[in-house]
Amino acid sequence: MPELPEVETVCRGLAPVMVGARFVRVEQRRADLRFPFPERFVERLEGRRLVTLTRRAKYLVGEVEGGERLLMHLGMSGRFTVAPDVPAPAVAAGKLGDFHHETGLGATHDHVVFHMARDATRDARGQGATTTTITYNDPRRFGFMVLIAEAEFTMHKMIAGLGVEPLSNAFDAVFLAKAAAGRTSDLKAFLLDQRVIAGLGNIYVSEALFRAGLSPHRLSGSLADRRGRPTLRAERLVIAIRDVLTDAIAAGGSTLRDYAHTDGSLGYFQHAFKVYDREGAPCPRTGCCGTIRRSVQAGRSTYACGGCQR
DNA sequence: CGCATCCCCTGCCTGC
DNA sequence: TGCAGGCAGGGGATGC
Repeated sequence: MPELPEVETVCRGLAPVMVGARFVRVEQRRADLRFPFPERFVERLEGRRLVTLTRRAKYLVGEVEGGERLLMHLGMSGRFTVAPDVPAPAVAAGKLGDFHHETGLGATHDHVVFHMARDATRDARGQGATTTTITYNDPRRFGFMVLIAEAEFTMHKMIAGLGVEPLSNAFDAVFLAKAAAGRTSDLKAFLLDQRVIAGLGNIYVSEALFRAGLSPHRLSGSLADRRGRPTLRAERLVIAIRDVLTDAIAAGGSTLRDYAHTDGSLGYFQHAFKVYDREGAPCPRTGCCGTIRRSVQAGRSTYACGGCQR
């Protein structure tokens, strides 16, 4: 699934077509994804304008006119696709069938469709507003959409416990050391904990640890000295996390299986992976003769070089 | 509190 | 060729 860079890329793809536009029609094609949809989900969106769309951790957060926030998560396989509305005659003529020409995906797992329109937009002949179709496709259905009242948003259980944004100024070595001090968990589990750093996932944790030259199996408490001050490792790790996320966003994220941009194009940061999914490959670090090894931590694959990651 | 384990679900790849 | 098993970017619930 999308980690922070992928969700950020999706957010940047959706914002231009969704922000300021109105939900003209919403299709909710099943009762639940990971969780049941909110009560009257469709009715609470239709007719309302989307005021803002931002990312928090791996969530998309939309501010809906009328005092509610639309919280969306892509799970492992969620994908948004933006396309101009298909003219009714083409559908009626059966020219499209169960297939998206933009993405090559079957429509079987299209669970939600937003039809958006801008009030002031008219086509060349002035015949009504131009609408855009935004389709949410999610084969595994680990994603979800929730509507939360504005006043309750920051206290909501999915938001309240989230840690620091790793690309914000609040994320630095002092913060990291304080959070890690005394912890006995291993470094990988620590970095995956969304209550500490919000947005890292399995790929970018492995990649950041490689860049920092740190073993994923190292004690997370070793990011702090006895007084809770940051060690040099913490300094290196902060830089590595920032850099890998920044590079990945610049590359439009990583495409492994399901992920794509909202226009159907693909991210290409997967070509820049140094360790992730590279078991058995020689370590790419200059001067290191090690080999990339796969291990399992908390039931999930970890990739690291045993030679230069200590 | 922290931590491991299992679960949710579908699709794809591997090996027999 | 078919089929079983393992694995996949997520997080939540549970039990210790």
